[in-house]
Amino acid sequence: MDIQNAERPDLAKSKRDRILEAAATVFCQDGYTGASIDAVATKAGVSRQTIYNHVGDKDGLFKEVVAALTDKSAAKFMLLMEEFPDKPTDVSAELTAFSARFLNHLTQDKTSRWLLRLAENESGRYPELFTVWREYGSGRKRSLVAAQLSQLALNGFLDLDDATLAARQFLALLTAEWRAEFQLGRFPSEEECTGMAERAVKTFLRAFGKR
Amino acid sequence: MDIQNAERPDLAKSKRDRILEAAATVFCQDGYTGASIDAVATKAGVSRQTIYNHVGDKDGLFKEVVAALTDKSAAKFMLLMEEFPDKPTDVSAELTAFSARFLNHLTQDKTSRWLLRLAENESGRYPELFTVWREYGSGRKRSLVAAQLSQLALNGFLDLDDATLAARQFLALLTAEWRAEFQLGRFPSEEECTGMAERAVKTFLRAFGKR
DNA sequence: GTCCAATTGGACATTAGTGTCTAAAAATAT
DNA sequence: ATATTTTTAGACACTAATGTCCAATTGGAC
Repeated sequence: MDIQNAERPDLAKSKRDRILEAAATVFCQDGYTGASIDAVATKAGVSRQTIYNHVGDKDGLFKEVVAALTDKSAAKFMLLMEEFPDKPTDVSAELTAFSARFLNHLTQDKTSRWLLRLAENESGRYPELFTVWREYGSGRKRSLVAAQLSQLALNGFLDLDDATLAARQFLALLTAEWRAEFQLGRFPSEEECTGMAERAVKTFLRAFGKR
Repeated sequence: MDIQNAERPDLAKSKRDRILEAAATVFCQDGYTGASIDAVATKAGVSRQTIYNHVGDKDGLFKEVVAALTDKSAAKFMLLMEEFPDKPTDVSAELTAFSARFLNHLTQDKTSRWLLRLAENESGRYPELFTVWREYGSGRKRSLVAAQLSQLALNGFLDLDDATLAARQFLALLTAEWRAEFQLGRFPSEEECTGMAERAVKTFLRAFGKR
């Protein structure tokens, strides 16, 4: 199959991608059991048999979807993390701005939301899959944030004793309101993200800011 | 049906309860679509027909389960909230002790965990059901915590400007580690709960404690 | 003991989904 | 143009689930 993709990248990849994309939406909407191959096929505009040709069976389809989403999501977050303020002139303002972008991305990005949902729902069925996701997805996010916070501490902007814990708490504060209010369907607007980021950063800095 | 329950409370209630109990575990394990009436029937030690006699159909069963769980969970939390420290001699220690108990209950209690799972998974299917749950379950929890925090502030132990926000952030800090590490299957021990509570309260008091 | 409601087990029709197979059609390469 | 590979549509067998109907049975109430 790799050979085929290498030789006919455009069309083969396009069809495969359409399948994976459709499968992602269906899996995340209906869960593993509720999702039907037929639904994926029609949504992808592809015959059912083609899906079986590509991924074998439902299990295979599911695993490929999760792998693809994980990669996609991780890549975007890597990029986003580069905007984390290194040597801010105004810690509060710059951290807030970054947090707002971070939160906005987390809540708007379909891939991220889908993965989170899948991870929460299907972890019982595929524990090994989501162990990987956790270490590679949310775990990686946390450790990147931890590294950045350490640097801020080193540069004298924060007062930390455990950067990993601080990162976890930072992320918890940042996503607290979203988890409580928005998770069911609605999306926060950019303004709402900014508001949530402001309140989270304010508390975070009350706890860990240099006084 | 109410008449029946009133006339023969023991047996009718016992059978009904066995059904609801079994249904709760099956729904939470397999989700709405994955759960089968037969599985519920066998787990409850009851004929399938009896279930249909009691609750009509799968939808009815699901709604009754959620209603029952919501009530049960709410009652327990009401009780637990009475242990919140009013006029502590040592804020940090007493708040930590309460938080540890709270977290222990939240993570160990099957009802709570099931409801949380159901809320996260099935909110798309039954939005109205979980709007109620949110206001009556997690929302009520938060507002109770907010009230207690306000009192602590009034008594000069905390420095707050928004008690509701503080309550949300408090709960987010408290559950942060559990959400990240334990959600998939494993349970935190009492010692682990104490540890998580200590770290959460420490940060919370760094942010909001009177200095 | 007799009556009555609840319960049971099993047969049943219906629906929906998975995965396989095949022959025809479409797209692609040579 | 022709050969090869991919894709398609549809038929198919198989499984599992929902919800209904009913006759037989249980178990408590009077």
